[in-house]
Amino acid sequence: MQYSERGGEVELSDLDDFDLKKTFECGQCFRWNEQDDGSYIGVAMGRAARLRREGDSIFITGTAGEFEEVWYDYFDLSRNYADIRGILSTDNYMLRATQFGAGIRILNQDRWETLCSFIISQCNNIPRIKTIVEKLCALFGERIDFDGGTYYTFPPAERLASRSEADLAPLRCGYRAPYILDAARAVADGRLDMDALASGSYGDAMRSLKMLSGIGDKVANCAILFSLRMKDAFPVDVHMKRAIAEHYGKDFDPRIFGDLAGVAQQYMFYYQRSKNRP
DNA sequence: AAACAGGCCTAAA
DNA sequence: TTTAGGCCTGTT
Repeated sequence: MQYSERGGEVELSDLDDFDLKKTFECGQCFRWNEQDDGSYIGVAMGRAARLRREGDSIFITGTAGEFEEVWYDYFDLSRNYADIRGILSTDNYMLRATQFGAGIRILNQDRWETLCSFIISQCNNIPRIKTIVEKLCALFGERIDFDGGTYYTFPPAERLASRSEADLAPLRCGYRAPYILDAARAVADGRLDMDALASGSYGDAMRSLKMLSGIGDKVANCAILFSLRMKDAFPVDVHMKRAIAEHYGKDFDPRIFGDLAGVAQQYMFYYQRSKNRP
Protein backbone atom coordinates (compact mmCIF):
# COMPACT_ATOMS: atom_id res chain seq x y z
CA MET A 1 0.00 0.00 0.00
CA GLN A 2 1.24 3.46 -0.90
CA TYR A 3 -0.31 6.83 -0.24
CA SER A 4 0.11 10.45 -1.23
CA GLU A 5 -1.72 13.65 -0.39
CA ARG A 6 -3.21 15.83 -3.08
CA GLY A 7 -5.96 18.42 -3.17
CA GLY A 8 -7.47 17.75 0.25
CA GLU A 9 -7.48 13.99 -0.22
CA VAL A 10 -5.12 11.12 0.36
CA GLU A 11 -4.81 8.62 -2.47
CA LEU A 12 -4.26 5.00 -1.55
CA SER A 13 -2.72 2.89 -4.28
CA ASP A 14 -1.21 -0.55 -4.59
CA LEU A 15 -3.89 -1.91 -2.25
CA ASP A 16 -4.82 -5.45 -1.43
CA ASP A 17 -8.49 -6.12 -0.55
CA PHE A 18 -10.49 -2.96 0.12
CA ASP A 19 -14.09 -2.93 -1.09
CA LEU A 20 -15.90 0.04 0.43
CA LYS A 21 -19.38 -1.44 0.16
CA LYS A 22 -18.46 -4.77 1.71
CA THR A 23 -16.32 -3.23 4.44
CA PHE A 24 -18.97 -0.74 5.48
CA GLU A 25 -22.02 -2.97 5.00
CA CYS A 26 -20.80 -6.32 6.32
CA GLY A 27 -22.30 -5.52 9.70
CA GLN A 28 -19.32 -4.38 11.75
CA CYS A 29 -20.16 -0.65 11.79
CA PHE A 30 -23.26 1.53 11.61
CA ARG A 31 -22.24 5.06 10.70
CA TRP A 32 -20.95 4.94 7.10
CA ASN A 33 -23.54 5.69 4.44
CA GLU A 34 -23.38 5.36 0.69
CA GLN A 35 -23.95 8.58 -1.26
CA ASP A 36 -25.61 9.06 -4.63
CA ASP A 37 -22.22 9.07 -6.36
CA GLY A 38 -21.17 5.78 -4.78
CA SER A 39 -18.82 7.34 -2.23
CA TYR A 40 -19.24 6.80 1.52
CA ILE A 41 -19.47 9.47 4.20
CA GLY A 42 -19.17 8.64 7.85
CA VAL A 43 -18.06 9.86 11.24
CA ALA A 44 -15.52 7.88 13.20
CA MET A 45 -12.86 8.60 15.78
CA GLY A 46 -14.32 12.06 16.29
CA ARG A 47 -14.10 13.18 12.67
CA ALA A 48 -16.02 13.04 9.42
CA ALA A 49 -14.62 11.73 6.15
CA ARG A 50 -15.59 10.73 2.63
CA LEU A 51 -14.11 7.74 0.84
CA ARG A 52 -14.40 6.99 -2.84
CA ARG A 53 -12.93 4.52 -5.29
CA GLU A 54 -11.47 5.60 -8.61
CA GLY A 55 -9.88 2.87 -10.66
CA ASP A 56 -7.49 0.91 -8.48
CA SER A 57 -7.17 3.72 -5.93
CA ILE A 58 -9.16 4.73 -2.86
CA PHE A 59 -9.34 8.42 -1.97
CA ILE A 60 -9.92 9.59 1.62
CA THR A 61 -10.60 13.21 2.54
CA GLY A 62 -8.06 14.87 4.82
CA THR A 63 -4.33 15.36 5.11
CA ALA A 64 -1.54 12.83 5.10
CA GLY A 65 -1.06 13.59 8.79
CA GLU A 66 -4.67 12.78 9.53
CA PHE A 67 -4.41 9.59 7.52
CA GLU A 68 -1.32 8.48 9.41
CA GLU A 69 -2.80 9.44 12.74
CA VAL A 70 -6.26 7.92 12.34
CA TRP A 71 -7.30 6.19 9.14
CA TYR A 72 -4.33 3.95 8.50
CA ASP A 73 -5.05 2.12 11.70
CA TYR A 74 -8.84 2.42 11.54
CA PHE A 75 -8.92 0.63 8.19
CA ASP A 76 -6.38 -1.93 9.39
CA LEU A 77 -4.14 -1.15 6.45
CA SER A 78 -1.06 -2.84 7.89
CA ARG A 79 -2.72 -6.22 7.36
CA ASN A 80 -2.88 -8.02 4.02
CA TYR A 81 -6.39 -9.42 3.64
CA ALA A 82 -5.62 -11.19 0.37
CA ASP A 83 -3.10 -13.28 2.29
CA ILE A 84 -5.61 -13.82 5.08
CA ARG A 85 -8.18 -15.19 2.63
CA GLY A 86 -5.64 -17.72 1.50
CA ILE A 87 -4.87 -18.80 5.04
CA LEU A 88 -8.57 -19.12 5.87
CA SER A 89 -9.45 -21.18 2.80
CA THR A 90 -9.03 -24.37 4.75
CA ASP A 91 -12.02 -26.13 3.19
CA ASN A 92 -14.35 -25.73 0.26
CA TYR A 93 -16.92 -23.74 2.19
CA MET A 94 -14.37 -21.24 3.51
CA LEU A 95 -12.89 -20.92 0.03
CA ARG A 96 -16.31 -19.85 -1.26
CA ALA A 97 -16.97 -17.59 1.74
CA THR A 98 -13.66 -15.77 1.43
CA GLN A 99 -14.04 -15.37 -2.31
CA PHE A 100 -17.54 -13.98 -1.88
CA GLY A 101 -16.38 -11.58 0.84
CA ALA A 102 -13.13 -10.56 -0.85
CA GLY A 103 -12.62 -6.88 -0.10
CA ILE A 104 -13.83 -6.93 3.49
CA ARG A 105 -11.50 -5.36 6.03
CA ILE A 106 -12.05 -5.52 9.80
CA LEU A 107 -12.10 -1.98 11.17
CA ASN A 108 -10.30 -0.97 14.35
CA GLN A 109 -13.08 1.13 15.81
CA ASP A 110 -13.51 3.37 18.85
CA ARG A 111 -13.95 1.17 21.91
CA TRP A 112 -16.82 2.89 23.65
CA GLU A 113 -18.73 3.51 20.42
CA THR A 114 -18.42 -0.14 19.47
CA LEU A 115 -19.57 -1.44 22.83
CA CYS A 116 -22.52 0.94 22.96
CA SER A 117 -23.55 0.24 19.37
CA PHE A 118 -23.60 -3.50 19.87
CA ILE A 119 -25.58 -3.15 23.09
CA ILE A 120 -28.15 -1.38 20.94
CA SER A 121 -27.93 -4.07 18.26
CA GLN A 122 -29.33 -6.87 20.39
CA CYS A 123 -32.54 -8.34 19.03
CA ASN A 124 -32.77 -5.50 16.53
CA ASN A 125 -32.42 -5.04 12.78
CA ILE A 126 -29.76 -2.97 11.05
CA PRO A 127 -31.94 -0.06 9.85
CA ARG A 128 -33.28 0.47 13.35
CA ILE A 129 -29.84 0.11 14.93
CA LYS A 130 -28.58 2.84 12.61
CA THR A 131 -31.54 5.09 13.38
CA ILE A 132 -31.04 4.76 17.14
CA VAL A 133 -27.28 5.35 16.91
CA GLU A 134 -27.77 8.44 14.75
CA LYS A 135 -30.32 9.85 17.19
CA LEU A 136 -27.94 9.22 20.06
CA CYS A 137 -25.21 11.14 18.25
CA ALA A 138 -27.51 14.00 17.20
CA LEU A 139 -28.75 14.38 20.78
CA PHE A 140 -25.50 14.09 22.70
CA GLY A 141 -22.60 14.28 20.22
CA GLU A 142 -20.60 17.23 18.90
CA ARG A 143 -21.78 18.84 15.70
CA ILE A 144 -19.49 18.68 12.68
CA ASP A 145 -20.05 20.62 9.48
CA PHE A 146 -18.53 18.61 6.66
CA ASP A 147 -18.79 18.81 2.90
CA GLY A 148 -22.01 20.84 3.01
CA GLY A 149 -23.77 18.52 5.48
CA THR A 150 -24.23 18.34 9.22
CA TYR A 151 -22.88 15.39 11.18
CA TYR A 152 -22.36 14.45 14.80
CA THR A 153 -19.65 12.63 16.70
CA PHE A 154 -20.45 9.65 18.86
CA PRO A 155 -20.93 10.98 22.42
CA PRO A 156 -18.28 9.94 24.95
CA ALA A 157 -19.37 7.72 27.82
CA GLU A 158 -18.76 10.58 30.24
CA ARG A 159 -21.47 12.64 28.58
CA LEU A 160 -24.04 9.86 28.85
CA ALA A 161 -23.13 8.79 32.35
CA SER A 162 -25.01 11.67 33.96
CA ARG A 163 -28.19 11.17 31.93
CA SER A 164 -31.35 9.37 32.98
CA GLU A 165 -33.54 6.86 31.20
CA ALA A 166 -35.96 9.70 30.54
CA ASP A 167 -33.19 11.58 28.71
CA LEU A 168 -32.75 8.58 26.42
CA ALA A 169 -36.47 8.20 25.74
CA PRO A 170 -36.27 9.98 22.34
CA LEU A 171 -34.03 7.16 21.12
CA ARG A 172 -36.93 4.70 21.37
CA CYS A 173 -34.44 1.98 22.20
CA GLY A 174 -36.69 0.30 24.76
CA TYR A 175 -35.17 -2.04 27.34
CA ARG A 176 -31.67 -1.29 26.05
CA ALA A 177 -31.63 2.21 27.61
CA PRO A 178 -30.61 1.09 31.11
CA TYR A 179 -27.95 -1.15 29.56
CA ILE A 180 -26.48 1.87 27.77
CA LEU A 181 -26.48 3.96 30.95
CA ASP A 182 -24.93 1.16 33.00
CA ALA A 183 -22.12 0.76 30.52
CA ALA A 184 -21.59 4.52 30.18
CA ARG A 185 -21.29 4.88 33.94
CA ALA A 186 -18.93 1.94 34.21
CA VAL A 187 -16.64 3.47 31.61
CA ALA A 188 -16.93 6.99 33.03
CA ASP A 189 -16.04 6.00 36.57
CA GLY A 190 -13.25 3.67 35.56
CA ARG A 191 -14.96 0.43 36.57
CA LEU A 192 -14.55 -0.66 32.97
CA ASP A 193 -11.26 0.38 31.37
CA MET A 194 -11.44 -0.75 27.75
CA ASP A 195 -8.00 0.65 26.94
CA ALA A 196 -6.54 -1.56 29.63
CA LEU A 197 -8.53 -4.55 28.41
CA ALA A 198 -7.07 -4.08 24.94
CA SER A 199 -3.60 -4.87 26.24
CA GLY A 200 -4.76 -7.80 28.37
CA SER A 201 -6.03 -11.25 27.52
CA TYR A 202 -9.20 -12.28 25.68
CA GLY A 203 -10.46 -14.09 28.78
CA ASP A 204 -10.03 -11.05 31.01
CA ALA A 205 -11.81 -8.83 28.48
CA MET A 206 -14.73 -11.27 28.26
CA ARG A 207 -15.09 -11.50 32.03
CA SER A 208 -14.90 -7.73 32.54
CA LEU A 209 -17.40 -6.92 29.81
CA LYS A 210 -19.89 -9.55 30.93
CA MET A 211 -19.93 -8.11 34.44
CA LEU A 212 -22.19 -5.39 33.05
CA SER A 213 -25.89 -5.98 32.66
CA GLY A 214 -27.05 -6.32 29.08
CA ILE A 215 -23.70 -7.57 27.83
CA GLY A 216 -23.50 -11.27 27.05
CA ASP A 217 -21.27 -13.46 24.90
CA LYS A 218 -22.30 -12.03 21.56
CA VAL A 219 -22.06 -8.32 22.38
CA ALA A 220 -18.80 -8.84 24.28
CA ASN A 221 -17.24 -10.71 21.36
CA CYS A 222 -18.25 -7.97 18.92
CA ALA A 223 -16.69 -5.31 21.13
CA ILE A 224 -13.52 -7.37 21.50
CA LEU A 225 -13.18 -8.17 17.80
CA PHE A 226 -14.09 -4.76 16.38
CA SER A 227 -12.53 -2.46 18.94
CA LEU A 228 -10.02 -4.32 21.12
CA ARG A 229 -8.27 -5.65 18.02
CA MET A 230 -8.30 -9.27 19.10
CA LYS A 231 -8.89 -11.00 15.78
CA ASP A 232 -9.46 -14.35 17.48
CA ALA A 233 -12.75 -13.20 19.08
CA PHE A 234 -15.64 -15.09 17.45
CA PRO A 235 -19.13 -13.56 17.83
CA VAL A 236 -21.94 -16.08 17.27
CA ASP A 237 -25.41 -14.75 16.50
CA VAL A 238 -28.41 -16.42 14.87
CA HIS A 239 -26.90 -16.17 11.38
CA MET A 240 -23.63 -17.68 12.54
CA LYS A 241 -25.50 -20.48 14.26
CA ARG A 242 -27.14 -21.32 10.94
CA ALA A 243 -23.86 -21.15 9.06
CA ILE A 244 -22.16 -23.41 11.58
CA ALA A 245 -25.04 -25.89 11.61
CA GLU A 246 -25.13 -26.07 7.81
CA HIS A 247 -21.42 -26.46 7.21
CA TYR A 248 -19.71 -27.81 10.31
CA GLY A 249 -22.12 -29.33 12.80
CA LYS A 250 -22.33 -29.58 16.53
CA ASP A 251 -18.73 -29.91 17.61
CA PHE A 252 -17.41 -26.97 15.60
CA ASP A 253 -14.58 -25.11 17.30
CA PRO A 254 -13.55 -21.64 16.00
CA ARG A 255 -10.01 -22.32 17.14
CA ILE A 256 -9.47 -24.20 13.88
CA PHE A 257 -9.01 -20.70 12.42
CA GLY A 258 -6.39 -19.76 15.02
CA ASP A 259 -5.80 -16.10 15.76
CA LEU A 260 -7.76 -15.13 12.64
CA ALA A 261 -11.03 -16.70 13.81
CA GLY A 262 -12.76 -13.34 14.03
CA VAL A 263 -11.90 -12.54 10.43
CA ALA A 264 -13.18 -15.97 9.40
CA GLN A 265 -16.37 -15.19 11.29
CA GLN A 266 -16.89 -12.02 9.28
CA TYR A 267 -16.54 -13.85 5.96
CA MET A 268 -18.95 -16.55 7.17
CA PHE A 269 -21.44 -13.99 8.47
CA TYR A 270 -21.39 -11.90 5.30
CA TYR A 271 -21.76 -14.98 3.10
CA GLN A 272 -24.59 -16.40 5.21
CA ARG A 273 -26.54 -13.17 5.25
CA SER A 274 -26.33 -12.89 1.47
CA LYS A 275 -28.22 -16.19 1.19
CA ASN A 276 -30.97 -15.14 3.58
CA ARG A 277 -31.88 -12.08 1.56
CA PRO A 278 -34.48 -12.12 -1.18
C1' DA B 1 -52.79 -9.88 13.31
C1' DA B 2 -49.02 -12.26 14.89
C1' DA B 3 -44.41 -13.01 14.35
C1' DC B 4 -39.99 -11.63 14.03
C1' DA B 5 -35.50 -8.89 14.44
C1' DG B 6 -27.56 -9.48 14.52
C1' DG B 7 -29.62 -10.99 22.77
C1' DC B 8 -29.86 -10.90 27.58
C1' DC B 9 -31.81 -11.89 32.06
C1' DT B 10 -34.18 -14.67 35.33
C1' DA B 11 -36.40 -18.67 36.97
C1' DA B 12 -36.82 -23.49 36.92
C1' DA B 13 -35.41 -28.26 35.98
C1' DT C 1 -25.97 -26.91 32.09
C1' DT C 2 -29.69 -26.25 29.34
C1' DT C 3 -34.37 -24.32 28.33
C1' DA C 4 -38.55 -21.15 28.23
C1' DG C 5 -40.61 -16.85 28.52
C1' DG C 6 -40.48 -11.92 28.74
C1' DC C 7 -38.71 -7.64 27.23
C1' DC C 8 -39.23 -2.13 24.08
C1' DT C 9 -40.09 -0.99 19.53
C1' DG C 10 -40.86 -1.03 14.51
C1' DT C 11 -41.76 -3.56 10.47
C1' DT C 12 -44.00 -7.11 7.64
